[in-house]
Amino acid sequence: MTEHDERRDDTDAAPDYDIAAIAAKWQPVWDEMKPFATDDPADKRPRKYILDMFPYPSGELHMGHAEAFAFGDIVARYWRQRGFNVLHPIGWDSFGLPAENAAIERGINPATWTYENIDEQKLNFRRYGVSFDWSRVLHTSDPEYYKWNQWLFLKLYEKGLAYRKESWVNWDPVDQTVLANEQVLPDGTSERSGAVVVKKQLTQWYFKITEYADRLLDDLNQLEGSWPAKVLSMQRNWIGRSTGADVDFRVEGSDRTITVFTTRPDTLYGVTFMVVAPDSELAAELAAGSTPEVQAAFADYLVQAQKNTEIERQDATRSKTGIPLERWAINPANGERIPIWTADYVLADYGHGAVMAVPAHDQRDLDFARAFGLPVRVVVDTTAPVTGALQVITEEMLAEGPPDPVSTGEALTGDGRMINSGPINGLSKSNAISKIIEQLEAAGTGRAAKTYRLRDWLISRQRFWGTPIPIIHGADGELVPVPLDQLPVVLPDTEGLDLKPKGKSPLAAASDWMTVADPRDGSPAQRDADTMDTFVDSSWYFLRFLSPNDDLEAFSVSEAEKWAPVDQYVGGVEHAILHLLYARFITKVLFDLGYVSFTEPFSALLNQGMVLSEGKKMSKRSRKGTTFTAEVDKHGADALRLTLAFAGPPEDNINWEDVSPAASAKFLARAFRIASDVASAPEVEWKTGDVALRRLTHRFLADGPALAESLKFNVLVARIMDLVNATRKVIDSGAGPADAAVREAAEVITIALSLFAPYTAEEMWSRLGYQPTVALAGWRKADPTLLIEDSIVAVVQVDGKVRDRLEVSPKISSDELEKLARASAGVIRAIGDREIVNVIVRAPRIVNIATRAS
RNA sequence: GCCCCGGUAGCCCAAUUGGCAGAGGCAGACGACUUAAAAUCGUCCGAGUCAGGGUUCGAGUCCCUGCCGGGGCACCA
Repeated sequence: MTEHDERRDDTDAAPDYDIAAIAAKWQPVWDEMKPFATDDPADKRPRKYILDMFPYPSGELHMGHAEAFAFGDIVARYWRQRGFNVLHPIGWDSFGLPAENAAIERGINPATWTYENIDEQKLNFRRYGVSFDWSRVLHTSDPEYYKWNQWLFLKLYEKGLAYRKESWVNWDPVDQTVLANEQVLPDGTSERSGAVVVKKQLTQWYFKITEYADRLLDDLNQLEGSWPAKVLSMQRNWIGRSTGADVDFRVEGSDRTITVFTTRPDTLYGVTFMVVAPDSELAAELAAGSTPEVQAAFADYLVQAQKNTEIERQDATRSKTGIPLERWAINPANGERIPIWTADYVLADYGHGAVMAVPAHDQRDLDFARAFGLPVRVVVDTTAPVTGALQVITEEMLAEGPPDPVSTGEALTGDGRMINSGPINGLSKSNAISKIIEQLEAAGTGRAAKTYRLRDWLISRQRFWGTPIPIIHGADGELVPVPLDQLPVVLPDTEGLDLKPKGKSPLAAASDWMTVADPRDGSPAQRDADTMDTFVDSSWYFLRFLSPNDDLEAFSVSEAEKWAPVDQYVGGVEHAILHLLYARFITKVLFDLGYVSFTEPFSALLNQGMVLSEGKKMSKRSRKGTTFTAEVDKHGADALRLTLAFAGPPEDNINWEDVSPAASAKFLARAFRIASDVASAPEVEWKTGDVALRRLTHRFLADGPALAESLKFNVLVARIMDLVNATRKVIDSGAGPADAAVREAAEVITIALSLFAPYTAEEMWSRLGYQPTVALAGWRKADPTLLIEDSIVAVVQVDGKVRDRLEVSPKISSDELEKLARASAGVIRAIGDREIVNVIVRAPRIVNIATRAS
């Protein structure tokens, strides 16, 4: 005690709680024990796979990492306490441009920069106390990893899902590489460099993700409730399926037919002109067959249209432009001859690059028709009733009619009944749609069709630091897959290689590397100089973690059977489309190839919010913001983790100004002191036991799992605080530290705290007399007898207002409770001379007496 | 323009899913300890749930309208 008294003079808050010393003490113990290893085949525990999106090696961890990995670790540690064998691996998404740009700047190898950064992050993670299985680390830039990336590419190629085509592509003029559609922001800039993306016509490699569009869309339904609604909605929007019909229009004076996609085939009788995209082959062809004047005008218009940036083009308020092509199409429904125009409001790469214009019922077509004085014909009476049985259309109804779109400027897009439409007159919209499709199909001039916003995934990149595409270009122009036994195609040494972006892959300049024997006959051939989009790397990495050192296959099918899919995935919403869509696609491909037995890779998804400072994302560069290292130095990893977990619901943003790591450290010291106090009173008084504290402890044990499993970490922490406060009270002014209930509470607190503050909890566990590690102590089972209250307070309301409280048995009958309620003083006073009209009894909780003036 | 979230004490957040508005924290006040301060400990203070209407015995919770904030989509035929 003397030592203790001496320490009281110390300025430190809690004499024994020195988080730096505690962290230094336990980290080596855990390194030795490897409590989070998952490679024991004899382990019979049920399994969970908990994964955070693996980081890009950007050096020191930032607050966003701290938050996401805290959440993932809480979930992993929770399931371990529940007796599960938890796979919680870490790796690095280590190919990509920042390494390459840094290498160019400093004249070093991108690998040097990359692996130095990885080492730094590894140290950060260890310090942060994240419970990774360190034996499964992978880096996508290791040949041992990207070999299997190449294998995956070849599997897709074999299946016809990887192909080359020439097309207009997104070109990032800053990074000097092409980009996939998903990597271009809605404002037409690159999500990486921020540069305005331009269009270029190039031959590139694509993955045929569109072949999976329906499954990618429909399977989202399975994820309803387990994925954030926002992500589901973004993916649905991105895939953008619309259903309708393809209709073939014959071109007058030609064998050609123009097929258009429409969601409104019911309005086919209202088509008054047709519009083709200026940058489509079709437009060029139609113009070429027209007069010289039209040809000249078309050439001008095309140049003008292509000058418009994406931003200008998307401006819906921009007035319509276009020119007539002096060509004519024949409406297959009524044989009408309609003019063909070209206009840039029609997109070449959506549908068939041409639309049938129905100005009366489509706003864009109406705007165009009004601008150029084209005819407008109403074919749907949107004022006619559409519900109930089919009605005869009366004279009055026709006389009334819908408002004229030409004068109002408003297209009639609603439902209604068909008019001016020959055989489909009188039908409702949906009936007309099916009827017209039926007729078109019978006539062979149209068919039901679906179209998507989703485009195939462009995976070629003209940069160095990525996976080489395992294809050889034969002297005859044939594409020859690199034989499997020659994988990996390893990147060349950067020695003497200029990595500066110059519009084509730096690999093309590595002539020794580029020249290779054609696998067919040994004749000289060339490698493919491009590398793969790094999103290919991350589209399957969660499977590689299952057998990360396997040099015979990409991943073990039997291990995948045991562990996958991922039970809880954690990561930022910035990948709502990109990574998550690609990973879902590749998973479905692997399913079709028979490598996995599931079709969705991530059963549950948590998008953590951002950590903001002064309203802006906290970055290493922000002036006022603190850093990961500064916070861990100052308050310890535990306090930082606890702060982020306690700040609010995990999906909400955190304002750094609203939280206090100092307060978290204070709480941890307070919790720690309970363990110290209990340890200082080793003679447990088993006969006593504060029943109220035991009730609270077991209520906590009963409620905790649901809170953890619904990811309400903030509430779970609050409940631990509650239990700590109650225990403190019993120690100071109740039964004292030797009480059995206090010891029990201290142990439960320690185990619960281990999810959030592993270092502090380990030291507490040790003081309580246990061997490490508390991480495997196991969540205690709640004693059901302690969950039943002896008596509870029933509330008695009169007209919804609380008028009395009664202490009753939880097993009280409704009749008896009502009797007590009616007799209670508060009720009698409140009722006075009013008349009781109704009594609602919900035993044992509440009685509500409804009255009225008598 | 369309769609989706959210709005509860000065601040961050809870509320058994329709049953007493408060679990927890921050800030604040007071007290104990101290020569004093800090730290620590203890006690206390605090909204009737954005506004209006509806359903109900009973609404923070369900429905409608509006306001405010955040997000997604948008010339996609």
